[in-house]
Amino acid sequence: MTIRLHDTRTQTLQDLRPVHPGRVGLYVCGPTVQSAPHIGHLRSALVYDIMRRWLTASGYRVTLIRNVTDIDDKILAGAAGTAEPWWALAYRVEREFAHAYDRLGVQPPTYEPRATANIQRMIDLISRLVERGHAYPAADGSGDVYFDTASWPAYGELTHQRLEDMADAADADPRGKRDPRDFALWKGRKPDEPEDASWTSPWGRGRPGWHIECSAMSTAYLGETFDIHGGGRDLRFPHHENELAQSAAAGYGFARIWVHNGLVSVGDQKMSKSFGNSVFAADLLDRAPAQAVRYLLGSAQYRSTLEYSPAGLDEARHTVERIDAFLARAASEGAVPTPATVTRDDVPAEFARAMDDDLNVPRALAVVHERVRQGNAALAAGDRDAAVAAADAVGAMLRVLGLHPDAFARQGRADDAATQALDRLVAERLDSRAHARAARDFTTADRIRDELAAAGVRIDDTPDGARWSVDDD
RNA sequence: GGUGGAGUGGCCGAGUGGCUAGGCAGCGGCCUGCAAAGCCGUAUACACGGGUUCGAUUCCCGUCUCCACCUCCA
Repeated sequence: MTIRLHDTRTQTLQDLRPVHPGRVGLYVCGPTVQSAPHIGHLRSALVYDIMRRWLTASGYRVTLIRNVTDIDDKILAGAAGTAEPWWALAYRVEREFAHAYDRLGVQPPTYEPRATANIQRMIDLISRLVERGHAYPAADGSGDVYFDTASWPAYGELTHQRLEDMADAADADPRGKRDPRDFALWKGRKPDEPEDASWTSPWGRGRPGWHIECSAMSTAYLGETFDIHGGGRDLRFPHHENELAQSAAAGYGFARIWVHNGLVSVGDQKMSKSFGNSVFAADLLDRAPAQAVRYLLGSAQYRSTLEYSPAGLDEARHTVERIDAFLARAASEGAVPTPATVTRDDVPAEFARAMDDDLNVPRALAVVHERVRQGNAALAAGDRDAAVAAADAVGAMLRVLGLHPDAFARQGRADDAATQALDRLVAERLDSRAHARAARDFTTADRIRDELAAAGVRIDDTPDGARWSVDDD
């Protein structure tokens, strides 16, 4: 068993060979909590959730660190001029993210460090870079500290760019920079910024630059050399390039494999605030069951751009219903519930091969569909053993993908007493309908079905009699 | 201008030098009083032009188009 992942730096598939055998350290760039989570944030979180699940199922002890950037220009700007302090804004949005992740079934990371709780680690790292001659305080007395890109010949190695070809960095006022491409490690406090948005440092009061936090936190929790660093494709430059440069310049081995997930597009265009085409997580999750959203976001390989459309969401819902319906039928034929924890030994070899191959979830889903079809055929043929075997495999695969229906308990609907009451009422109607049908009075039978349908109760006739369910929409 | 990536049947989306994933939608059939579900079968592809090859959607060259990053961004 060898799990392979695509590494941005070498532009090749790399075998995963953990620094510490049997353990995997995975760092993921989490969100800047400045505004509501959208579908792109969900996809990113989901990619690493599935990666983590597969690594875990494969026997690794995974430490997943996903940071929260809770101090940043945008957060300060968002709170400026409002009654809400910047830290309240950040925390409010952070909770929105947590809620969206939770609804989607994204497991919490092993730890979720906040930037504001790791300021000293960043100061230590910056000091180390200054000592080593790779960073310098601005000469203009601003209190800024910059990374000296000219001092680091490897700069650009992650994204294969040469310093000369790059446009100038613009993440800070260039006055105090030796070179326009140098980037801020520390930002001196400006007079119009809140006093509580700054910390004391050897360079005066200020706050950390964006890139330094990930270097400080990843190495703090995973060690100076760790296995996998993940994030969205749009973070490759400058964020990850700078992260790599400053970490390597500090003497760290840092991440061995850099993975980047593709973005979500709407109408062939990147979704972004400025285009006004954002699909927010809360809206999405209100529009369709979380399980369907999860399926949709997993239906493209993680490095591919994923095209979002409302029609695609409906499609995902139907697809998921088909899978769930099979499991439900199999259960009534004696299939036992899927254990909450499964391993790679519980899934078909072809599924495992697809997952090992740079997490090819679409190919893995094809195996799921194949087994569902086989299972349905077995049910139709009365082959219980084959049906149960298929259900076991399907259940295990869904667990790995975080798509198992058991993990998505119906919220606010599955009240037992209410269900029983409804069942009694519906059963009475179905009894009348059965009599009508027996008497070949199909007008009456269809009227009853229509009445129930109008109330949101769907009727399906089976060889064993009619079954009812509550329509989702 | 630099860097990375993409153009696959109605839509989404894998993949491969010949045996052409999967889903949804469509069509035909089975089942059903009808429907739904399910099963079986089935049409529609690989941006364009060359080249290599017995054979290319898959390799090579060229062309076109599109996307992302180089500014905050999952």
